Amino acid sequence: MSGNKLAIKEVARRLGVSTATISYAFNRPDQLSEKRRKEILSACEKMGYFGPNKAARSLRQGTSNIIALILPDELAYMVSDPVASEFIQGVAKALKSTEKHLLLFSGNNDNVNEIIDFVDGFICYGSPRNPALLEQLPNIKKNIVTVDFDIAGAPSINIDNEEAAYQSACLAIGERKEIPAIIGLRLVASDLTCTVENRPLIGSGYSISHRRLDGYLRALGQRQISIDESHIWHIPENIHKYAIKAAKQALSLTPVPTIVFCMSDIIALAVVKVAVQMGIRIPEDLRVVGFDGIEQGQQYHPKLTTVQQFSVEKGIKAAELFISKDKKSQEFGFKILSGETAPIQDPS
Amino acid sequence: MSGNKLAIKEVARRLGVSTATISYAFNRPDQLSEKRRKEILSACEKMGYFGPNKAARSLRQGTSNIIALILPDELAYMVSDPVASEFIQGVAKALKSTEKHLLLFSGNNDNVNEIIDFVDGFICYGSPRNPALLEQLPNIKKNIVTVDFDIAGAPSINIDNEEAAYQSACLAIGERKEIPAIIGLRLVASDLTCTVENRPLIGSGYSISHRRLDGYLRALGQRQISIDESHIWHIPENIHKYAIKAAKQALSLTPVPTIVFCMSDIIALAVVKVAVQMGIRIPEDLRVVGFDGIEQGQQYHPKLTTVQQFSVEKGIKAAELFISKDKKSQEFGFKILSGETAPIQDPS
DNA sequence: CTGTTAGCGCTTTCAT
DNA sequence: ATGAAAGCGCTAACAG
Repeated sequence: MSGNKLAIKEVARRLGVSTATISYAFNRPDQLSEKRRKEILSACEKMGYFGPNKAARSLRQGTSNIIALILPDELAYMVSDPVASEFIQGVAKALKSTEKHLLLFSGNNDNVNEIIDFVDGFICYGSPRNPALLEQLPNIKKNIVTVDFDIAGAPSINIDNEEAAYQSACLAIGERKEIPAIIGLRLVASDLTCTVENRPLIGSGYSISHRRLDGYLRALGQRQISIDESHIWHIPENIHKYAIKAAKQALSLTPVPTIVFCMSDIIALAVVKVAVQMGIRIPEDLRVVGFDGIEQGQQYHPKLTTVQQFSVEKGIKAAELFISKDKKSQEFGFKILSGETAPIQDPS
Repeated sequence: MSGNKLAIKEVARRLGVSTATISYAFNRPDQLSEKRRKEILSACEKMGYFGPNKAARSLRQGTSNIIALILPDELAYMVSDPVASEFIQGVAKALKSTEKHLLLFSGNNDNVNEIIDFVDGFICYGSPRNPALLEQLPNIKKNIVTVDFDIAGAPSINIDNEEAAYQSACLAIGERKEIPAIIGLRLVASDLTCTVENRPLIGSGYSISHRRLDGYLRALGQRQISIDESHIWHIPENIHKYAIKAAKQALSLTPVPTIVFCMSDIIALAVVKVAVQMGIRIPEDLRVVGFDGIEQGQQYHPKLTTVQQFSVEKGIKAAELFISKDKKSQEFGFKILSGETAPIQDPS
């Protein structure tokens, strides 16, 4: 079996040829007669040698066919997040027909030193949570592709989060004079659900959350609707529990908001749930706007008004960009889904 | 940055010491005075040397701190499967506090030759779909842990699928004289939804599906309820689409089955959905039994009667078993969930 | 078409 | 406590 003592040298000795011949038989068919190659290969198989040791080859050549996928946060959390998981699916799908393999890496790590020498490069999905890691990335001299954020010099795939948020907000507001609230994801540096009042916004530069915030604010501003920081929530992770908490707080405001902009569908679904519990009618009393277009949001009633992301396709494109020779960044499309939580028809 | 030209030799030269000293500074604190070590480490950082090349170390020592997780099927499909994804979460959770990293590998591959030299071993979750790969696993001379199937000589974590299926069936049948149907997962060699009539069962030895089938049949047999092969369905993948198709066929039988045993909750949910569409009342006219205990099955009405698997915990245990010194196989628990699709009370 | 050999970067034994 | 050097297994340049 690969993985035991048998090495190219010993194999060459037993077959009475040089190591180069063995190496060529496996890696350079053109350097050998077809017949000789067949002979050698089958002899190798018989003696249980299944090809050159990949670690040694990697040291020699500097390539491994392993690609690291850096996810923004803990793997356990990312794998269960519907959007991240769709992205992983896409990457896996694109890699299936290649000989490349996928190493999952958490953006919570301080650096990539542990794995950098094993991989051919990095697909970075979303800005990693750990600032130290984020700082290291631009200095890496390997193949890098980023998604939904940018690194100097690396090709990327992005959707225009500001525009997507803006359009979804415009659609949902229509001509109404709404009382707005916003529930965002990781807007400030806190592990708790809270409003952004009196707290500095983090990562304003790259963060998709801040781009989305900008989009909502543009739509509101255009309509002379003002919103106070006390009406903008932050949750630390995109999970139901935190979303419910923020939703309860937001819908307990006086006067009750008439529209809630949510930076994920997980959050939007929580708002819908809380509203139903509180007897608030949707969409009559309250409009809800999500982001992502996850399946669950379109499967049950009322269907969410949201921004569809095509994350599987994004994953595919990211992997293709990683592999491809010509590294052109590309803007990725999105689609506004007009659901039942904020219909186009103005009910007023 | 790690990953560029700077190697231990050059670093040693610049610092006027030997390579061993540098190596010791990073890996063997005991071999150096604390003071000297500090000096060297900080000098290294200053010149941009972040430690020994991991690929070279791996070649030398034969360890990499990378663990391969072999999933039974395509990654894209596995990541989206709720049960497999929970297992991955568990493994990731357990690995978080270690310095180990996770390489995802599809059980659809022919062999592990591409990666074996890069990893410290394998966690195999479920029997890999490719028989060639399954055959290779017992010959591998690295650390291996299996889950929900067995390999000669490797420690494993299993639940007793036969017993779990048996208990869930007993609970659901009660004392009734049911007309049963079974919808199974990968029972025969077909990529289509079909019954197992006149087709040889595959992988009867290891497959969890066949163990579950045995459990259902035991419960039926004890009650002198017979079931024909024409009432046992096979679906090729645990996804909604195939499940719906099988459910429609099963509920179109004459006479209509009064109980359907489903080898996953995804299937059970599909049966519930089809039954509702056809106006079949649950649990009055039809009992439905699932397997897995996924969240979605317990969130909506009616709650599934099913077997809860604790897949996250299983993932944690598998990773712990992989890391631990004493390799004892263990049986893993399950829990029968008495839902609303097959209440205990006999309604007859 | 095949053989010889340097060296990828590191760890570790042995000698000092 | 430190230095010298062998060798992990392979690839590729070069010579024949």
